[in-house]
Amino acid sequence: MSTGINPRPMRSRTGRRALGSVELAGTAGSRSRREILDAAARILRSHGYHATTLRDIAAAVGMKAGSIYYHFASKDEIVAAVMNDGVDHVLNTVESALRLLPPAADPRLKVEVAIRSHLSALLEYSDYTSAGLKAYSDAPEAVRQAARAHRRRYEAIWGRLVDDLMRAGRSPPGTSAQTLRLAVLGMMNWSPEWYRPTRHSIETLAREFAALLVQAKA
Amino acid sequence: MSTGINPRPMRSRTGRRALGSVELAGTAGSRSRREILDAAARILRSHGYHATTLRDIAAAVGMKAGSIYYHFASKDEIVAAVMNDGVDHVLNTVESALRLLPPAADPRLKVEVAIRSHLSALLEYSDYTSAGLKAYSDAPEAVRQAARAHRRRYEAIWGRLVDDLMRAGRSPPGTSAQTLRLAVLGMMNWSPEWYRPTRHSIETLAREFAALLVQAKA
DNA sequence: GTCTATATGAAGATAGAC
DNA sequence: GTCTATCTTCATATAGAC
Repeated sequence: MSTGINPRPMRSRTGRRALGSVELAGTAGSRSRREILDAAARILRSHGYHATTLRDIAAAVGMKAGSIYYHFASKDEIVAAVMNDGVDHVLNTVESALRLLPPAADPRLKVEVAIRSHLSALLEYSDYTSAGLKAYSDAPEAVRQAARAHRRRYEAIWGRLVDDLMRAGRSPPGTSAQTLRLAVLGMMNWSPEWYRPTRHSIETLAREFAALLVQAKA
Repeated sequence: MSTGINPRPMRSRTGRRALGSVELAGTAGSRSRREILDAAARILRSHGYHATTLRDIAAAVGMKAGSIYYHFASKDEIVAAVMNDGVDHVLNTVESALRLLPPAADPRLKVEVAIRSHLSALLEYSDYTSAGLKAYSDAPEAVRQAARAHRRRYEAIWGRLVDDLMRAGRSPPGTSAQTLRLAVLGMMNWSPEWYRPTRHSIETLAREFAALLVQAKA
């Protein structure tokens, strides 16, 4: 049985491949296709993998469930696209923000900027990113498999940030690079469980998280 | 429509109330009841709320799905019991470990011991604890509601640990008590996403996480 | 491109035999 | 206490009309 998430010819208007669409800005691709993904991301974010139904997604874009299959081959193809777009989006957000800093910027500032960008994508701007985080562990293995390359690419950014930190002698004493990376991803990725826009400030959270990870300049 | 998770008379052999059973050790309660909860915890931990079916749980204890209803009024009653037992278990684990320390123990040691106990319950010993974490956000509001009191009680432990830290002047500069608490719960509770017994040591992780949260003695 | 109608399966829950 | 049988609902997915 095919899971329908492997790239293969689709009868889509534009003929773009099903997986790996990267342009969240919508520079290409059919209107409906992006609208469906937007709705799916929104519902996946709040309801999770199993509680998100094609009927819900279809209703959110003013369609019936059957019509979805003109645009996507399966539910899992939609989920995979949302998940991968979500990771790619937070990757682009963080990388863009880091590129605006001078290469010689203080490592503490780099970490703080990266955290702020990550939290902002996760909590404010991208249903895709939070949907991906929430749905990942419930999705079928084929979907998770397709997501792994994207995730690894993103996690490498944090590997580099942490390495810079250690090379600059600014990591807290007694912590390995590996643990530092897992710790920062954990505090950030757990935040959807408690974050309330009215109670917390992303700006402040980023500053304080960075303070935990980076030693003050000697 | 009743969700079936509110305590009410059950036709159970022992007549114990449905929710809030605290004795994980099984000092009381019917054999089948605890066996069902054990199986439910194990399956919930790996499959999550929606993908855990009464048929699966029943099969795991050598029953048919219909028979479950002799012991529990609904799936959500089972889920709520697992979740609440899970929180109570990690609370007892952490509190017991802390009680073994002298009251005047170094705050760093207290934090490290608490982290080790939490990680140990979450990753090694209790299906209930990890099941509760994984199922919480997918469970119906009535189940989450029933869990809140338990969670709050547990989180208060970390509030106290962090307060001690700040009073002792050992918290990292520039971090609030609130953020410190959310950060440590985040790095710990995200760990089921990446932890592999063959690759990580709970002992080491606890030491390194504690190093992040507690300043070296001046 | 979207619809209606439907095939197919699986879920939670109940009734009543044993 | 557990079983079988069944009710009801709702999911993904397909076929074919428009």
